[in-house]
Amino acid sequence: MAEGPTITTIAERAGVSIASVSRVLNGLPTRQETVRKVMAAAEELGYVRNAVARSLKSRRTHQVAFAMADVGNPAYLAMLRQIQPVLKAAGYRIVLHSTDAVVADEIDVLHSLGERYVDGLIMSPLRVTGRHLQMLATARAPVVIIGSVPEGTPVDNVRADSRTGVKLAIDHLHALGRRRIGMVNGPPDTVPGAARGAAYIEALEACGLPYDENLVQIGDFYRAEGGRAVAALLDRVPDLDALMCANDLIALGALDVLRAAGRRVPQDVAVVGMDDTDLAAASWPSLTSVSLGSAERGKAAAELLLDRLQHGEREPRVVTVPPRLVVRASTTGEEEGGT
Amino acid sequence: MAEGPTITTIAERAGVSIASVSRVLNGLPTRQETVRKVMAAAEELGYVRNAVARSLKSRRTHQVAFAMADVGNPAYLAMLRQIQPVLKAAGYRIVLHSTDAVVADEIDVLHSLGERYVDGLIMSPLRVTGRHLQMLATARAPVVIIGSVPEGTPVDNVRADSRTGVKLAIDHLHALGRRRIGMVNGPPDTVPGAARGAAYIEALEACGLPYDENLVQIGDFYRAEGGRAVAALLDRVPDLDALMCANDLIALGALDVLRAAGRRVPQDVAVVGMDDTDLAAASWPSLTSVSLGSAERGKAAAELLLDRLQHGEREPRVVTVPPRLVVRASTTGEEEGGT
DNA sequence: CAAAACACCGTAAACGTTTACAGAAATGTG
DNA sequence: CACATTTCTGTAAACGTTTACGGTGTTTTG
Repeated sequence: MAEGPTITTIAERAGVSIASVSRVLNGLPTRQETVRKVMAAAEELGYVRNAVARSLKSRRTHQVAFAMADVGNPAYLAMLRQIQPVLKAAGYRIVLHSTDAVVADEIDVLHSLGERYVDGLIMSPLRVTGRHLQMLATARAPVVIIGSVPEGTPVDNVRADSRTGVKLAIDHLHALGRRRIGMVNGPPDTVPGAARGAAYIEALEACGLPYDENLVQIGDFYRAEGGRAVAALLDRVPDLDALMCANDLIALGALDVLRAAGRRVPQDVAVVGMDDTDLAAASWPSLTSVSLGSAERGKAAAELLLDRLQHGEREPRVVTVPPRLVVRASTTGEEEGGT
Repeated sequence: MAEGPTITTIAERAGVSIASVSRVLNGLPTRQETVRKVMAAAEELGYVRNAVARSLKSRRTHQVAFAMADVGNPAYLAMLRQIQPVLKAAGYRIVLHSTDAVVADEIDVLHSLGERYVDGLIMSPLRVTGRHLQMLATARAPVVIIGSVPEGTPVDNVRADSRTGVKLAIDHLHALGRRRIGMVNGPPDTVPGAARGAAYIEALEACGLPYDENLVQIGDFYRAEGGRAVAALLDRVPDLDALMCANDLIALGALDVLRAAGRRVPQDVAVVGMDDTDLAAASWPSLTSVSLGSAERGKAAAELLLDRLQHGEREPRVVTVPPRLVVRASTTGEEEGGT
């Protein structure tokens, strides 16, 4: 923790100017003799370049921020897992923010871009409000949003297609002969909540199934509340034979409650989750889940950001990642499904 | 992305010197009139303090690095989840590193402390080598290690007590009447692998059970390989009646394989995991698991680091977090344990 | 051998802050 | 009103780099 060596220390020891030291360290053309002296001095002193000073001068921090709604949510984790190596390979460090989906915190993060401690930001907000859009329009560094943002917002955007995702799931359930398909959703004022709710209605109708608002129950996006929502739904609709859950955590809550109620999964009630997190494979019965490509979205977001950092201004781009239905035992596991 | 306003821009507009601007912005005593002018100018220009310049001058970055072995591992995630709010509340940002447990990467992270882009580091290495110790001794910023480090290493240290943890589990299994208790462990050259392996032998003997090396199978710390290890173990020891797994992922692999082999959990084989991750509660049967207090360790590490950052030099401290056995269905779930 | 060309190097300015110091303005005191 | 205090402000230096520019010293050229 002693005062570290600087370029000046090296210059003195090597008997050259700081400019020469800098040149040697950056590989600019220099006399062999000087290179040798500088390298030797740097080596002996254990010199390491000061990133802060370098950033100040170069106006590049080689840091990128990732603002996730919730450190605990496996979907964001899956994104992070892909973002990390892409950015690392390009020489960027990741600064992590957890906003707990609080709008004020997200605005703070956008505002803090003005501090210029990062070169760019990847953000995945749960809600997109007017203030978000306003901040995005004046952001002081490039931003990539994972999630949907209105046309014309000047940021790169990576979208999931939850509409198609829900349709895949409903079609699957319909094909299995299910006709009373309930939905447990998160708050409708969130982007995913709104999209998934609308998609559910649309998909039902595409199958020729009537939409019955009794079939829909709203909670939050977590396991405990998801379970409570399912309990309420079961009470109201005893002949329920399938459940579309707005994410995997809700689906786990559903499994808990169904098991407690003595309903067999999938024989009595088939369950589909969403996000295809690690939990889906870990649960038992394992969970059929709609993968919205969290991993792919993370990767795409990192690549978009890098591209923008390297090539500067250009049209905002939108990448849509197609969903995929991962079928597991909670819909088709007759042989091994059980109480 | 236009050139942002600086202290100089404000000074010009307000008709004062940059020193006055800085004073106002930092709340140092200033004439009311000046405060007003500066605030107004700052407001109009949308000024935000440049964190890089400030860091350079103050020699404080208000950033802390967290180096986790693997972004995908839920145990590290649990730590992160606790570290995050503690540091955030104290005004620190988190820079995330994923070292994939590669020693060279960990050394790199330690080395990069010399760049002074962070004020401190929390690191959780899987192995601690001589090079680690050497780098730790000369680290250019305070470091807190989560995991065990030899006496005398000049860093704060937060330890789990896996020895007691394993003992809790083995005692539990023994009390349930199990006598052929196998162990599936990770590599013995990792710190956790070594500790857990030794603790297993010790705990068996404390119960008066003979140690049989056939009962131990080594793999890695992941699900697939864990499953393979269990399969091998079952082949070799058909009368196995309990399994101590070195972490939850291995235990999930065990559940997969036991189910496929038609062994009932827990009736035929009881299974205990370790780390008590979210997966343990999600699996079915839910997994009895030894909590090594990942969350508590994360919190303790963050607090140690903050304390050190605020109060400077002092004796290195060691905090040990006691383990806790979380009993679930995989050892005692007769009523609902399944095929 | 003088002049031109070149290779290398050092000085100094800049990045955007904070802060020690001294000078100016305002206030208090006799 | 002269002076001593106090309060406020501006100048300049510093943090550790990068880099434009001009000056040496060496080599090439006619």
